[in-house]
Amino acid sequence: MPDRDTKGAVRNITDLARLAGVSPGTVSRALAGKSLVNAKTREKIEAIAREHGFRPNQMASGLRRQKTGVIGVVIPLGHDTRQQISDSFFMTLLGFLADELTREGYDLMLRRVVPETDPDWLDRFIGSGMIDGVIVIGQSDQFDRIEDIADGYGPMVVWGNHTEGQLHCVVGTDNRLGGRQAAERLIAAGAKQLAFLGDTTAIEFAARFAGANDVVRRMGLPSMIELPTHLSPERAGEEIADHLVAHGDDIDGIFAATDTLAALALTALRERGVAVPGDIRLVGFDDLPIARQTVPPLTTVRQDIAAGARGLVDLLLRRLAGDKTESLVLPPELVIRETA
Amino acid sequence: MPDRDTKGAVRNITDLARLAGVSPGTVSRALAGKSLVNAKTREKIEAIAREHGFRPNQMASGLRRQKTGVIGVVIPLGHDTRQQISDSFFMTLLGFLADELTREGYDLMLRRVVPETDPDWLDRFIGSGMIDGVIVIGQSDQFDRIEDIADGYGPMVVWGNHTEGQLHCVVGTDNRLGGRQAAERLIAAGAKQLAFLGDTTAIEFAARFAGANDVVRRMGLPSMIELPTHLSPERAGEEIADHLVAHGDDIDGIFAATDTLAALALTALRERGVAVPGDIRLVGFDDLPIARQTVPPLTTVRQDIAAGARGLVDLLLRRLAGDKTESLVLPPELVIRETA
DNA sequence: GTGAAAGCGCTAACAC
DNA sequence: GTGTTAGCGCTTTCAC
Repeated sequence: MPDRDTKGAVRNITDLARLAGVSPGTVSRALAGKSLVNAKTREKIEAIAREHGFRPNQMASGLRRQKTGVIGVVIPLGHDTRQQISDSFFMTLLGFLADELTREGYDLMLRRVVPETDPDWLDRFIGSGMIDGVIVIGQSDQFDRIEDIADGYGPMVVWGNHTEGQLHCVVGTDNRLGGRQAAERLIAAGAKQLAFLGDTTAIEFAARFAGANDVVRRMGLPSMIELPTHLSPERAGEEIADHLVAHGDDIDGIFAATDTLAALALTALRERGVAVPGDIRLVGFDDLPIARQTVPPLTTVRQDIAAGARGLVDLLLRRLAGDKTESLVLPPELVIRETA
Repeated sequence: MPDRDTKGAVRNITDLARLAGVSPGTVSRALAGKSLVNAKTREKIEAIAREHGFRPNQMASGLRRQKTGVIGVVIPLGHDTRQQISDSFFMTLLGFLADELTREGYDLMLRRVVPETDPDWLDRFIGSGMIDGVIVIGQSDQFDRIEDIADGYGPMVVWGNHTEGQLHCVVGTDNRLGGRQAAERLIAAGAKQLAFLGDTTAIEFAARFAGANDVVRRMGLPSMIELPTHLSPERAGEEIADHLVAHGDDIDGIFAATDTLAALALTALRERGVAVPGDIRLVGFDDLPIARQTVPPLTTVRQDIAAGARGLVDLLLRRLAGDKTESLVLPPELVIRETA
């Protein structure tokens, strides 16, 4: 264990310089792995550093170099989405992001914000001086605010939905296409009256809904029934049950905005004795692990989360380097299991 | 939107001071909300700051005050646990931690580390100068290293298992007690030959196993069969199937180390045509959302994740304030549903 | 109540 | 190849 209490405790680069009999500048160069340092000197410095468990203070270094080596990751919690909800999808994405950023030598500073109570959430984060760039996970209902910022701040990439002509650089699945795939599958499986389960004020969900609608209209089927829900499992569970009471007999296909909602719907349908896919066909979105484990396993539209994380980090790094980058739209993939 | 391109762009406290016609010191005091600043002066300074969207640089402030306002959260990825696995439980805990820390005015710096490739993971983080304290999520197989650090570094709290006489401050569920509850339930439901599903080299899991064993021995039943698995769903799925081929007919009760494993086991059992709880009883651990959604819903041992997060933050803050704190052991709660 | 000045720990010219 | 020096942007004595 590092020698914390030798009388010559090493608190900074200057202490270390004294012990090594060189100047602070040399220590800085040696520890930063710069060229132009005598091999023996460097070795000696590294030895002393190791012996005392010394690491240069990143705050000081950051201040001086005007870069921190930290990327901010912020999750805006929308209107409904109080507290910890930020569902499994975002959490999984966060995990991948952590891995990618680590690989690139960056640290990750995480913030969850409630835009309603803190309209300044994005400026505040960016202006803190603590981060070199920012990744926003989910546009929530903050599209406009994000656009505002994008106008004057380069190193930002957002996970979310791509809209024609938008300013901010976004990475995300083609939600509209995914919606089409879902509706096509439901119809191919025999559904005639579709319903959309989820809150369409979220822009990603609205796009999924719109995609499904494209197909419904093209096929000349009756327009979809909207079944709005919150995202938190507790509330959504009840809401779904209510929806089924109201519309359960009118519909024969459900497109759920997420797998979580689909799983909940499956449970509610089973409780009502509705056969899936016999009476009602069901398609989810995301392809989270839970999709394989429902009974029957869920047909769903897959988002490639790992590719998304890689894209976010990749684009952000290029922006950090000064590039102007385009948005990245990933293709969704229909995964056919047994609910449709 | 903040006025980024006025000719008098405000990049630091000194610029702002010039505009306000005061000294940097006064601006600092005003923006930090210190007393002893004339109300009018303060107001003027705040107005200018707002107008220019200026925020003091936290790096500089941190450097000067020798505190950063950032808490490090580190997830050591164990031997088997490559990549993003760190299961839903940790991710959920992380979400609650983010909320708690935010409430207390701290930012959260997240790191996932692979101790095998980076034995110095904890020193490195602490020594970086970027964080005021650290929360370690999960001891993985790093108990000894954590003990080493705890010896010389105060502001650290760890989520994990409590062991008699340990140095580091830990918050966690009483795993051994949870294990007892699980075994008691399995036996009450008619099981005679229990199996433990999961990797007992993880210390938390070992404690759960030990607890179950306590009961098995006390009741004079044959000792438990160990069914080791990895944590990632893909690998665990196959491993479980294999285990069932080897031992499926010998056992009538399974205690799974986590709900995720339990859900996987349920699927595997269904595929083999084994009735649950008719032929084999099953109990999980954690009470994640998935536990309500399996078919049939899972009997499990609940960990109070929110309370855990609150405890971690609470203890850390007290340690930051210089207190010596005891560990916090939370009671598990058996939740009886339909698998046992 | 405010200004002046020193310095947190580090890096990057610029000398030599 | 190494030392010297001048800050990065902020806070905080200490004067007044």
